[in-house]
Amino acid sequence: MTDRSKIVVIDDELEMRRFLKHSFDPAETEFFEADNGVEGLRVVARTNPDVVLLDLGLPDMDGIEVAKQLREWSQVPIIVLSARGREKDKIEALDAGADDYLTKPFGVGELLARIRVTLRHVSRVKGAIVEPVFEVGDLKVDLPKRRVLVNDVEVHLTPIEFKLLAMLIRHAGMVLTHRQLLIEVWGPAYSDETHYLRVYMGQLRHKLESEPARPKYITTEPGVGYRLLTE
Amino acid sequence: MTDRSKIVVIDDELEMRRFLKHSFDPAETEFFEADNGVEGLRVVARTNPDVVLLDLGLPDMDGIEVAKQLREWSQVPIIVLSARGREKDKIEALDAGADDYLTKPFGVGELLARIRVTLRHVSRVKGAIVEPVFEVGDLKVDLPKRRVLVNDVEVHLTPIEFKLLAMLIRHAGMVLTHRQLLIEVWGPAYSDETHYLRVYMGQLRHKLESEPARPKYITTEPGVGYRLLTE
DNA sequence: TGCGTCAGTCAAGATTTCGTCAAGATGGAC
DNA sequence: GTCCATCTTGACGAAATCTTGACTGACGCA
Repeated sequence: MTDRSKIVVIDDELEMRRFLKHSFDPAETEFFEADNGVEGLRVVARTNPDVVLLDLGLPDMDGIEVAKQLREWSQVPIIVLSARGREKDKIEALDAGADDYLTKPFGVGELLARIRVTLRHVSRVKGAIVEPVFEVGDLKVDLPKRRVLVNDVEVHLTPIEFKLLAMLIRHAGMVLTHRQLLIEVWGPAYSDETHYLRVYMGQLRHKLESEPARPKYITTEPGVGYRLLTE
Repeated sequence: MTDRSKIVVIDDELEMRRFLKHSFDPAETEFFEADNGVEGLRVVARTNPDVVLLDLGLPDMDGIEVAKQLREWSQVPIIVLSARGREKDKIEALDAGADDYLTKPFGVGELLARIRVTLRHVSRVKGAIVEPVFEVGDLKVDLPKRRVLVNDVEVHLTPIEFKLLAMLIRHAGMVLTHRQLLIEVWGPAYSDETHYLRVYMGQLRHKLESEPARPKYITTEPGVGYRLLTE
Protein backbone atom coordinates (compact mmCIF):
# COMPACT_ATOMS: atom_id res chain seq x y z
CA MET A 1 0.00 0.00 0.00
CA THR A 2 2.52 2.62 -1.08
CA ASP A 3 -0.19 4.88 -2.49
CA ARG A 4 -2.84 6.65 -0.53
CA SER A 5 -5.79 4.49 0.41
CA LYS A 6 -9.02 5.36 -1.33
CA ILE A 7 -12.19 5.47 0.71
CA VAL A 8 -15.74 5.93 -0.51
CA VAL A 9 -18.47 7.04 1.89
CA ILE A 10 -22.08 6.47 0.93
CA ASP A 11 -24.29 8.35 3.38
CA ASP A 12 -27.06 10.87 2.90
CA GLU A 13 -26.25 12.92 5.99
CA LEU A 14 -23.90 15.74 5.14
CA GLU A 15 -22.73 16.00 8.75
CA MET A 16 -21.74 12.35 8.88
CA ARG A 17 -19.77 12.70 5.66
CA ARG A 18 -18.01 15.78 7.02
CA PHE A 19 -17.31 14.02 10.29
CA LEU A 20 -15.77 11.08 8.48
CA LYS A 21 -13.85 13.27 6.09
CA HIS A 22 -12.16 14.98 9.01
CA SER A 23 -11.40 11.66 10.65
CA PHE A 24 -8.94 10.72 7.96
CA ASP A 25 -5.53 12.16 7.29
CA PRO A 26 -5.58 13.55 3.73
CA ALA A 27 -1.90 12.68 3.41
CA GLU A 28 -2.81 9.01 3.68
CA THR A 29 -6.32 8.90 2.34
CA GLU A 30 -8.21 9.91 -0.75
CA PHE A 31 -11.78 10.57 0.17
CA PHE A 32 -14.83 10.21 -2.11
CA GLU A 33 -18.44 10.62 -1.19
CA ALA A 34 -21.97 9.95 -2.40
CA ASP A 35 -25.29 10.84 -0.82
CA ASN A 36 -27.40 8.09 -2.34
CA GLY A 37 -27.14 4.49 -3.46
CA VAL A 38 -27.09 4.89 -7.23
CA GLU A 39 -24.46 7.59 -7.06
CA GLY A 40 -22.55 5.48 -4.55
CA LEU A 41 -22.35 2.52 -6.92
CA ARG A 42 -21.16 4.81 -9.67
CA VAL A 43 -18.46 6.36 -7.50
CA VAL A 44 -17.20 2.96 -6.44
CA ALA A 45 -17.06 1.80 -10.04
CA ARG A 46 -15.11 4.89 -11.04
CA THR A 47 -12.64 5.09 -8.16
CA ASN A 48 -12.07 1.41 -7.35
CA PRO A 49 -11.53 2.17 -3.65
CA ASP A 50 -9.87 0.16 -0.88
CA VAL A 51 -12.84 0.44 1.48
CA VAL A 52 -16.47 1.45 1.24
CA LEU A 53 -18.27 2.93 4.25
CA LEU A 54 -21.97 2.39 3.73
CA ASP A 55 -24.95 3.81 5.56
CA LEU A 56 -28.09 1.68 5.48
CA GLY A 57 -30.65 4.47 5.47
CA LEU A 58 -30.29 5.98 2.03
CA PRO A 59 -32.96 8.04 0.29
CA ASP A 60 -33.15 6.09 -2.97
CA MET A 61 -32.51 2.47 -2.07
CA ASP A 62 -31.78 0.31 0.93
CA GLY A 63 -28.13 -0.01 1.92
CA ILE A 64 -28.44 -3.79 1.95
CA GLU A 65 -29.41 -3.62 -1.68
CA VAL A 66 -26.38 -1.44 -2.41
CA ALA A 67 -24.14 -4.04 -0.77
CA LYS A 68 -25.69 -6.84 -2.79
CA GLN A 69 -25.35 -5.03 -6.08
CA LEU A 70 -21.78 -4.08 -5.28
CA ARG A 71 -20.98 -7.71 -4.57
CA GLU A 72 -22.09 -8.71 -8.03
CA TRP A 73 -18.98 -7.22 -9.51
CA SER A 74 -16.66 -6.05 -6.74
CA GLN A 75 -14.85 -7.60 -3.81
CA VAL A 76 -14.14 -4.25 -2.15
CA PRO A 77 -14.49 -4.41 1.65
CA ILE A 78 -17.74 -2.86 2.85
CA ILE A 79 -18.10 -1.52 6.36
CA VAL A 80 -21.68 -0.73 7.24
CA LEU A 81 -22.30 2.28 9.45
CA SER A 82 -25.85 2.28 10.65
CA ALA A 83 -28.13 3.72 13.26
CA ARG A 84 -30.08 0.46 13.17
CA GLY A 85 -28.69 -1.61 16.01
CA ARG A 86 -30.97 -4.63 15.80
CA GLU A 87 -29.31 -7.98 15.43
CA LYS A 88 -31.48 -8.82 12.45
CA ASP A 89 -30.13 -5.85 10.50
CA LYS A 90 -26.55 -6.79 11.28
CA ILE A 91 -27.00 -10.38 10.17
CA GLU A 92 -28.73 -9.33 7.00
CA ALA A 93 -26.01 -6.83 6.12
CA LEU A 94 -23.16 -9.22 6.87
CA ASP A 95 -24.76 -11.98 4.83
CA ALA A 96 -25.39 -9.57 1.98
CA GLY A 97 -21.65 -9.19 1.64
CA ALA A 98 -20.65 -6.56 4.21
CA ASP A 99 -17.38 -7.19 5.97
CA ASP A 100 -18.14 -5.36 9.19
CA TYR A 101 -20.98 -3.52 10.91
CA LEU A 102 -20.71 -0.53 13.21
CA THR A 103 -23.65 0.94 15.05
CA LYS A 104 -23.88 4.71 15.21
CA PRO A 105 -22.71 6.47 17.25
CA PHE A 106 -19.24 4.94 17.12
CA GLY A 107 -15.79 6.18 18.01
CA VAL A 108 -13.43 7.32 15.31
CA GLY A 109 -10.69 5.24 16.83
CA GLU A 110 -12.69 2.05 16.54
CA LEU A 111 -13.69 2.84 12.97
CA LEU A 112 -10.08 3.44 12.00
CA ALA A 113 -9.03 0.23 13.71
CA ARG A 114 -11.69 -1.73 11.84
CA ILE A 115 -10.62 -0.17 8.57
CA ARG A 116 -7.06 -1.27 9.30
CA VAL A 117 -8.35 -4.80 9.80
CA THR A 118 -10.13 -4.86 6.44
CA LEU A 119 -7.12 -3.37 4.70
CA ARG A 120 -5.06 -6.15 6.23
CA HIS A 121 -7.41 -8.64 4.62
CA VAL A 122 -7.29 -6.93 1.26
CA SER A 123 -3.53 -6.85 1.08
CA ARG A 124 -3.62 -10.58 1.69
CA VAL A 125 -6.17 -11.12 -1.04
CA LYS A 126 -4.89 -8.78 -3.71
CA GLY A 127 -4.31 -10.47 -6.97
CA ALA A 128 -7.83 -11.80 -6.92
CA ILE A 129 -9.18 -8.48 -8.11
CA VAL A 130 -11.55 -8.57 -11.03
CA GLU A 131 -11.66 -5.75 -13.55
CA PRO A 132 -15.09 -4.19 -13.44
CA VAL A 133 -15.28 -4.31 -17.24
CA PHE A 134 -14.87 -7.72 -18.77
CA GLU A 135 -14.02 -8.12 -22.42
CA VAL A 136 -13.44 -11.12 -24.64
CA GLY A 137 -13.89 -11.35 -28.39
CA ASP A 138 -17.04 -9.50 -29.42
CA LEU A 139 -18.35 -9.53 -25.89
CA LYS A 140 -18.11 -6.61 -23.47
CA VAL A 141 -19.67 -6.69 -20.03
CA ASP A 142 -19.71 -3.71 -17.70
CA LEU A 143 -20.68 -5.32 -14.43
CA PRO A 144 -21.33 -2.19 -12.36
CA LYS A 145 -23.46 -0.64 -15.08
CA ARG A 146 -25.13 -3.99 -15.78
CA ARG A 147 -24.55 -3.49 -19.49
CA VAL A 148 -23.77 -6.25 -21.94
CA LEU A 149 -22.58 -5.49 -25.46
CA VAL A 150 -22.18 -7.93 -28.33
CA ASN A 151 -20.48 -6.36 -31.34
CA ASP A 152 -21.13 -3.01 -29.61
CA VAL A 153 -24.85 -3.64 -29.64
CA GLU A 154 -26.53 -3.68 -26.27
CA VAL A 155 -28.16 -6.94 -25.30
CA HIS A 156 -30.81 -7.23 -22.66
CA LEU A 157 -30.41 -9.91 -19.98
CA THR A 158 -32.96 -10.95 -17.40
CA PRO A 159 -31.91 -10.78 -13.72
CA ILE A 160 -31.01 -14.46 -13.52
CA GLU A 161 -29.16 -14.42 -16.81
CA PHE A 162 -27.12 -11.49 -15.59
CA LYS A 163 -26.33 -13.08 -12.23
CA LEU A 164 -25.20 -16.23 -13.99
CA LEU A 165 -23.00 -14.33 -16.39
CA ALA A 166 -21.54 -12.22 -13.55
CA MET A 167 -20.65 -15.37 -11.64
CA LEU A 168 -18.96 -16.84 -14.71
CA ILE A 169 -17.03 -13.61 -15.25
CA ARG A 170 -15.86 -13.38 -11.65
CA HIS A 171 -14.33 -16.82 -12.14
CA ALA A 172 -13.46 -16.53 -15.80
CA GLY A 173 -11.33 -19.40 -17.03
CA MET A 174 -12.31 -21.66 -14.19
CA VAL A 175 -14.80 -24.45 -14.30
CA LEU A 176 -17.75 -23.69 -12.07
CA THR A 177 -19.65 -26.76 -10.98
CA HIS A 178 -23.38 -27.04 -11.37
CA ARG A 179 -23.65 -26.91 -7.62
CA GLN A 180 -21.61 -23.75 -7.23
CA LEU A 181 -23.61 -21.93 -9.87
CA LEU A 182 -26.97 -23.04 -8.56
CA ILE A 183 -26.18 -22.16 -4.97
CA GLU A 184 -24.80 -18.78 -5.90
CA VAL A 185 -27.52 -17.76 -8.33
CA TRP A 186 -30.68 -19.50 -7.11
CA GLY A 187 -29.74 -20.30 -3.51
CA PRO A 188 -28.72 -23.39 -1.54
CA ALA A 189 -32.16 -24.97 -1.83
CA TYR A 190 -31.71 -25.31 -5.59
CA SER A 191 -28.36 -27.07 -5.65
CA ASP A 192 -29.76 -30.04 -7.57
CA GLU A 193 -31.82 -28.26 -10.19
CA THR A 194 -29.29 -28.73 -12.95
CA HIS A 195 -32.03 -28.40 -15.48
CA TYR A 196 -32.29 -24.68 -14.72
CA LEU A 197 -28.69 -24.34 -15.78
CA ARG A 198 -29.26 -26.05 -19.08
CA VAL A 199 -32.14 -23.75 -19.87
CA TYR A 200 -30.39 -20.55 -18.82
CA MET A 201 -27.04 -21.39 -20.36
CA GLY A 202 -28.97 -21.97 -23.54
CA GLN A 203 -30.58 -18.54 -23.25
CA LEU A 204 -27.26 -16.87 -22.51
CA ARG A 205 -25.62 -18.53 -25.46
CA HIS A 206 -28.52 -17.55 -27.63
CA LYS A 207 -28.06 -13.92 -26.64
CA LEU A 208 -24.27 -13.77 -26.57
CA GLU A 209 -22.92 -16.24 -29.07
CA SER A 210 -22.96 -15.87 -32.83
CA GLU A 211 -23.40 -19.63 -33.16
CA PRO A 212 -25.24 -20.76 -30.04
CA ALA A 213 -24.83 -24.38 -31.02
CA ARG A 214 -21.05 -24.04 -31.17
CA PRO A 215 -20.26 -21.69 -28.29
CA LYS A 216 -17.05 -19.66 -28.28
CA TYR A 217 -17.41 -18.21 -24.81
CA ILE A 218 -19.55 -20.38 -22.59
CA THR A 219 -18.31 -23.94 -22.76
CA THR A 220 -19.74 -27.06 -21.18
CA GLU A 221 -17.68 -29.39 -19.05
CA PRO A 222 -19.85 -32.49 -19.31
CA GLY A 223 -20.71 -33.97 -15.98
CA VAL A 224 -19.06 -31.12 -14.12
CA GLY A 225 -20.23 -27.63 -14.95
CA TYR A 226 -19.56 -24.64 -17.18
CA ARG A 227 -16.69 -22.33 -17.91
CA LEU A 228 -16.30 -18.89 -19.45
CA LEU A 229 -13.32 -18.79 -21.78
CA THR A 230 -10.97 -15.86 -21.33
CA GLU A 231 -9.43 -15.79 -24.79
CA MET B 1 -15.01 -26.17 2.56
CA THR B 2 -16.28 -29.67 2.07
CA ASP B 3 -15.25 -30.66 5.58
CA ARG B 4 -16.66 -29.43 8.83
CA SER B 5 -15.34 -26.07 9.99
CA LYS B 6 -13.15 -26.24 13.06
CA ILE B 7 -13.70 -23.67 15.79
CA VAL B 8 -11.62 -23.09 18.90
CA VAL B 9 -13.04 -21.20 21.87
CA ILE B 10 -10.69 -19.74 24.44
CA ASP B 11 -12.71 -18.57 27.44
CA ASP B 12 -12.43 -19.27 31.14
CA GLU B 13 -16.16 -19.24 31.81
CA LEU B 14 -17.62 -22.69 31.52
CA GLU B 15 -21.08 -21.30 30.86
CA MET B 16 -19.92 -19.23 27.95
CA ARG B 17 -18.17 -22.22 26.42
CA ARG B 18 -21.33 -24.30 26.84
CA PHE B 19 -23.44 -21.54 25.38
CA LEU B 20 -21.18 -21.32 22.34
CA LYS B 21 -20.97 -25.06 21.95
CA HIS B 22 -24.73 -25.27 21.70
CA SER B 23 -24.84 -22.42 19.21
CA PHE B 24 -23.16 -24.50 16.53
CA ASP B 25 -24.50 -27.37 14.53
CA PRO B 26 -22.25 -30.35 15.24
CA ALA B 27 -22.91 -31.60 11.73
CA GLU B 28 -21.14 -28.56 10.33
CA THR B 29 -18.69 -27.69 13.08
CA GLU B 30 -15.99 -29.32 15.07
CA PHE B 31 -15.72 -27.62 18.42
CA PHE B 32 -12.60 -27.34 20.58
CA GLU B 33 -12.20 -25.43 23.82
CA ALA B 34 -9.61 -24.08 26.23
CA ASP B 35 -10.08 -22.24 29.50
CA ASN B 36 -6.82 -20.31 29.56
CA GLY B 37 -4.36 -18.67 27.20
CA VAL B 38 -1.53 -21.17 27.25
CA GLU B 39 -3.85 -24.07 26.70
CA GLY B 40 -5.62 -22.05 24.03
CA LEU B 41 -2.46 -21.53 22.02
CA ARG B 42 -1.70 -25.22 22.27
CA VAL B 43 -5.16 -26.23 21.09
CA VAL B 44 -4.94 -23.89 18.11
CA ALA B 45 -1.56 -25.29 17.17
CA ARG B 46 -2.85 -28.82 17.38
CA THR B 47 -6.17 -28.41 15.60
CA ASN B 48 -5.41 -25.73 13.00
CA PRO B 49 -8.92 -24.32 13.15
CA ASP B 50 -10.83 -22.10 10.74
CA VAL B 51 -11.81 -19.56 13.40
CA VAL B 52 -10.74 -18.74 16.95
CA LEU B 53 -13.19 -17.17 19.41
CA LEU B 54 -11.16 -15.42 22.08
CA ASP B 55 -12.19 -13.95 25.42
CA LEU B 56 -10.02 -11.12 26.70
CA GLY B 57 -10.31 -11.84 30.42
CA LEU B 58 -8.31 -15.01 30.85
CA PRO B 59 -6.85 -16.18 34.16
CA ASP B 60 -3.25 -16.68 33.08
CA MET B 61 -2.59 -14.03 30.45
CA ASP B 62 -4.35 -11.18 28.73
CA GLY B 63 -6.36 -12.07 25.64
CA ILE B 64 -4.56 -9.36 23.68
CA GLU B 65 -1.34 -11.17 24.41
CA VAL B 66 -2.83 -14.43 23.18
CA ALA B 67 -3.81 -12.75 19.92
CA LYS B 68 -0.32 -11.32 19.46
CA GLN B 69 1.40 -14.64 20.11
CA LEU B 70 -1.00 -16.41 17.80
CA ARG B 71 -0.23 -13.92 15.04
CA GLU B 72 3.45 -14.77 15.22
CA TRP B 73 2.81 -18.06 13.50
CA SER B 74 -0.81 -18.24 12.42
CA GLN B 75 -3.17 -16.33 10.13
CA VAL B 76 -6.26 -17.94 11.60
CA PRO B 77 -9.12 -15.45 11.94
CA ILE B 78 -9.62 -14.32 15.52
CA ILE B 79 -12.95 -13.01 16.75
CA VAL B 80 -12.69 -11.40 20.17
CA LEU B 81 -15.63 -11.87 22.52
CA SER B 82 -15.28 -9.57 25.47
CA ALA B 83 -17.24 -7.98 28.28
CA ARG B 84 -14.99 -4.94 27.98
CA GLY B 85 -16.84 -2.51 25.75
CA ARG B 86 -14.45 0.43 25.88
CA GLU B 87 -13.22 1.70 22.56
CA LYS B 88 -9.62 1.51 23.70
CA ASP B 89 -9.89 -2.22 24.24
CA LYS B 90 -11.41 -2.77 20.83
CA ILE B 91 -8.73 -0.79 19.06
CA GLU B 92 -5.99 -2.57 20.93
CA ALA B 93 -7.41 -5.99 20.15
CA LEU B 94 -8.00 -5.25 16.48
CA ASP B 95 -4.51 -3.86 16.08
CA ALA B 96 -3.07 -6.87 17.88
CA GLY B 97 -4.33 -8.99 15.02
CA ALA B 98 -7.96 -9.74 15.85
CA ASP B 99 -10.32 -9.77 12.89
CA ASP B 100 -13.46 -8.77 14.73
CA TYR B 101 -14.64 -7.70 18.15
CA LEU B 102 -17.97 -8.51 19.77
CA THR B 103 -19.05 -7.08 23.09
CA LYS B 104 -20.81 -9.41 25.47
CA PRO B 105 -23.67 -9.95 25.62
CA PHE B 106 -24.13 -10.57 21.92
CA GLY B 107 -26.70 -12.48 19.90
CA VAL B 108 -25.90 -15.90 18.53
CA GLY B 109 -27.19 -14.85 15.16
CA GLU B 110 -24.79 -11.98 14.92
CA LEU B 111 -21.87 -14.13 16.03
CA LEU B 112 -22.69 -16.74 13.41
CA ALA B 113 -23.02 -14.07 10.73
CA ARG B 114 -19.64 -12.62 11.66
CA ILE B 115 -18.10 -16.08 11.56
CA ARG B 116 -19.52 -16.54 8.09
CA VAL B 117 -17.82 -13.28 7.08
CA THR B 118 -14.43 -14.43 8.31
CA LEU B 119 -14.83 -17.82 6.66
CA ARG B 120 -15.62 -15.99 3.43
CA HIS B 121 -12.32 -14.15 3.76
CA VAL B 122 -10.41 -17.32 4.42
CA SER B 123 -11.80 -19.18 1.46
CA ARG B 124 -11.03 -16.21 -0.77
CA VAL B 125 -7.47 -16.06 0.48
CA LYS B 126 -7.00 -19.77 0.18
CA GLY B 127 -8.05 -19.73 -3.45
CA ALA B 128 -5.90 -16.70 -4.22
CA ILE B 129 -2.64 -17.61 -2.56
CA VAL B 130 -2.26 -21.31 -3.03
CA GLU B 131 -1.54 -22.08 -6.65
CA PRO B 132 -1.46 -25.80 -7.01
CA VAL B 133 -0.40 -25.93 -10.62
CA PHE B 134 1.31 -29.18 -11.38
CA GLU B 135 3.91 -29.18 -14.09
CA VAL B 136 6.12 -31.85 -15.58
CA GLY B 137 7.62 -31.92 -19.05
CA ASP B 138 5.04 -30.73 -21.58
CA LEU B 139 2.22 -31.30 -19.14
CA LYS B 140 0.58 -28.57 -17.05
CA VAL B 141 -2.39 -29.21 -14.80
CA ASP B 142 -4.27 -26.50 -12.93
CA LEU B 143 -6.38 -28.46 -10.50
CA PRO B 144 -8.63 -25.68 -9.16
CA LYS B 145 -9.33 -24.38 -12.65
CA ARG B 146 -9.65 -27.91 -13.91
CA ARG B 147 -7.43 -27.17 -16.87
CA VAL B 148 -4.99 -29.55 -18.52
CA LEU B 149 -2.44 -28.34 -21.05
CA VAL B 150 -0.15 -30.45 -23.20
CA ASN B 151 2.37 -28.34 -25.09
CA ASP B 152 0.23 -25.35 -24.08
CA VAL B 153 -2.75 -26.78 -25.88
CA GLU B 154 -5.80 -27.41 -23.77
CA VAL B 155 -6.86 -31.02 -23.57
CA HIS B 156 -10.32 -32.08 -22.54
CA LEU B 157 -10.69 -34.78 -19.92
CA THR B 158 -13.89 -36.54 -18.87
CA PRO B 159 -14.86 -36.44 -15.19
CA ILE B 160 -13.34 -39.83 -14.41
CA GLU B 161 -10.18 -39.14 -16.36
CA PHE B 162 -9.74 -35.89 -14.47
CA LYS B 163 -10.38 -37.48 -11.09
CA LEU B 164 -7.83 -40.16 -11.86
CA LEU B 165 -5.23 -37.66 -12.97
CA ALA B 166 -5.88 -35.46 -9.93
CA MET B 167 -5.35 -38.45 -7.67
CA LEU B 168 -2.09 -39.29 -9.40
CA ILE B 169 -0.94 -35.67 -9.12
CA ARG B 170 -1.79 -35.39 -5.45
CA HIS B 171 0.50 -38.35 -4.91
CA ALA B 172 2.97 -37.64 -7.67
CA GLY B 173 6.04 -39.84 -7.58
CA MET B 174 4.37 -42.42 -5.38
CA VAL B 175 2.94 -45.72 -6.46
CA LEU B 176 -0.81 -45.86 -6.09
CA THR B 177 -2.26 -49.35 -5.91
CA HIS B 178 -5.14 -50.44 -8.08
CA ARG B 179 -7.25 -50.64 -4.96
CA GLN B 180 -6.45 -47.11 -3.81
CA LEU B 181 -7.22 -45.62 -7.20
CA LEU B 182 -10.44 -47.56 -7.65
CA ILE B 183 -11.75 -46.73 -4.20
CA GLU B 184 -10.90 -43.08 -4.53
CA VAL B 185 -12.24 -42.55 -8.04
CA TRP B 186 -15.09 -45.02 -8.43
CA GLY B 187 -15.89 -45.76 -4.79
CA PRO B 188 -15.37 -48.66 -2.37
CA ALA B 189 -17.73 -50.94 -4.26
CA TYR B 190 -15.40 -50.97 -7.26
CA SER B 191 -12.16 -51.93 -5.57
CA ASP B 192 -11.73 -55.03 -7.74
CA GLU B 193 -12.58 -53.59 -11.15
CA THR B 194 -8.97 -53.31 -12.26
CA HIS B 195 -10.09 -53.47 -15.84
CA TYR B 196 -11.52 -49.95 -15.50
CA LEU B 197 -8.04 -48.75 -14.67
CA ARG B 198 -6.52 -50.32 -17.76
CA VAL B 199 -9.10 -48.67 -19.96
CA TYR B 200 -8.85 -45.25 -18.37
CA MET B 201 -5.09 -45.20 -18.00
CA GLY B 202 -5.01 -45.99 -21.68
CA GLN B 203 -7.27 -43.05 -22.42
CA LEU B 204 -5.22 -40.73 -20.23
CA ARG B 205 -2.00 -41.78 -21.89
CA HIS B 206 -3.61 -41.33 -25.25
CA LYS B 207 -4.53 -37.75 -24.36
CA LEU B 208 -1.43 -36.75 -22.44
CA GLU B 209 1.50 -38.70 -23.83
CA SER B 210 3.20 -38.11 -27.15
CA GLU B 211 3.85 -41.85 -27.44
CA PRO B 212 1.05 -43.54 -25.55
CA ALA B 213 2.70 -46.93 -25.99
CA ARG B 214 5.87 -45.76 -24.27
CA PRO B 215 4.58 -43.47 -21.51
CA LYS B 216 6.82 -40.76 -20.08
CA TYR B 217 4.49 -39.66 -17.32
CA ILE B 218 2.11 -42.41 -16.31
CA THR B 219 4.05 -45.58 -15.64
CA THR B 220 2.77 -49.02 -14.77
CA GLU B 221 3.99 -50.89 -11.73
CA PRO B 222 3.13 -54.44 -12.78
CA GLY B 223 0.98 -56.27 -10.29
CA VAL B 224 0.79 -53.22 -8.03
CA GLY B 225 -0.57 -50.09 -9.60
CA TYR B 226 0.41 -46.88 -11.35
CA ARG B 227 2.67 -43.94 -10.72
CA LEU B 228 2.95 -40.42 -12.05
CA LEU B 229 6.58 -39.46 -12.62
CA THR B 230 7.61 -36.06 -11.33
CA GLU B 231 10.51 -35.42 -13.71
C1' DT C 1 6.37 -75.64 -25.61
C1' DG C 2 2.09 -74.73 -23.45
C1' DC C 3 -0.51 -72.45 -19.93
C1' DG C 4 -2.07 -68.78 -16.90
C1' DT C 5 -1.83 -64.10 -15.44
C1' DC C 6 -1.57 -59.42 -16.25
C1' DA C 7 -1.65 -55.27 -19.12
C1' DG C 8 -3.09 -52.76 -23.17
C1' DT C 9 -6.26 -51.83 -27.19
C1' DC C 10 -10.45 -51.34 -29.51
C1' DA C 11 -15.18 -50.79 -30.19
C1' DA C 12 -20.06 -51.74 -29.53
C1' DG C 13 -23.98 -50.95 -26.61
C1' DA C 14 -25.96 -48.89 -22.28
C1' DT C 15 -26.44 -45.04 -19.60
C1' DT C 16 -26.19 -40.50 -18.23
C1' DT C 17 -26.08 -35.85 -19.24
C1' DC C 18 -27.12 -31.83 -22.54
C1' DG C 19 -29.50 -28.72 -25.51
C1' DT C 20 -33.73 -27.23 -27.28
C1' DC C 21 -38.36 -26.02 -27.63
C1' DA C 22 -42.50 -24.66 -25.85
C1' DA C 23 -46.33 -24.74 -22.79
C1' DG C 24 -47.89 -23.30 -18.25
C1' DA C 25 -47.16 -20.60 -13.83
C1' DT C 26 -45.87 -16.50 -11.50
C1' DG C 27 -45.69 -11.85 -10.25
C1' DG C 28 -45.42 -6.97 -10.87
C1' DA C 29 -47.16 -2.67 -13.48
C1' DC C 30 -51.00 -0.45 -14.86
C1' DG D 1 -58.90 -7.35 -13.52
C1' DT D 2 -55.30 -7.56 -17.98
C1' DC D 3 -50.78 -7.45 -19.94
C1' DC D 4 -46.11 -8.37 -20.09
C1' DA D 5 -41.65 -10.15 -18.93
C1' DT D 6 -39.75 -13.68 -16.60
C1' DC D 7 -39.32 -18.00 -14.44
C1' DT D 8 -40.47 -22.92 -14.00
C1' DT D 9 -41.40 -27.30 -15.76
C1' DG D 10 -41.86 -31.19 -19.00
C1' DA D 11 -40.73 -33.82 -23.21
C1' DC D 12 -37.55 -35.61 -26.45
C1' DG D 13 -33.61 -36.16 -29.63
C1' DA D 14 -28.57 -35.57 -29.55
C1' DA D 15 -24.19 -35.91 -27.57
C1' DA D 16 -20.82 -37.37 -24.35
C1' DT D 17 -19.41 -40.61 -21.23
C1' DC D 18 -19.22 -45.04 -19.00
C1' DT D 19 -19.31 -49.99 -18.98
C1' DT D 20 -18.45 -54.23 -20.86
C1' DG D 21 -16.45 -57.89 -23.57
C1' DA D 22 -13.34 -59.72 -27.05
C1' DC D 23 -8.81 -59.86 -28.64
C1' DT D 24 -3.68 -59.25 -28.50
C1' DG D 25 0.81 -59.45 -26.70
C1' DA D 26 4.31 -59.84 -22.86
C1' DC D 27 6.06 -62.44 -19.23
C1' DG D 28 6.98 -66.10 -15.88
C1' DC D 29 6.83 -70.86 -14.88
C1' DA D 30 6.25 -75.84 -15.12
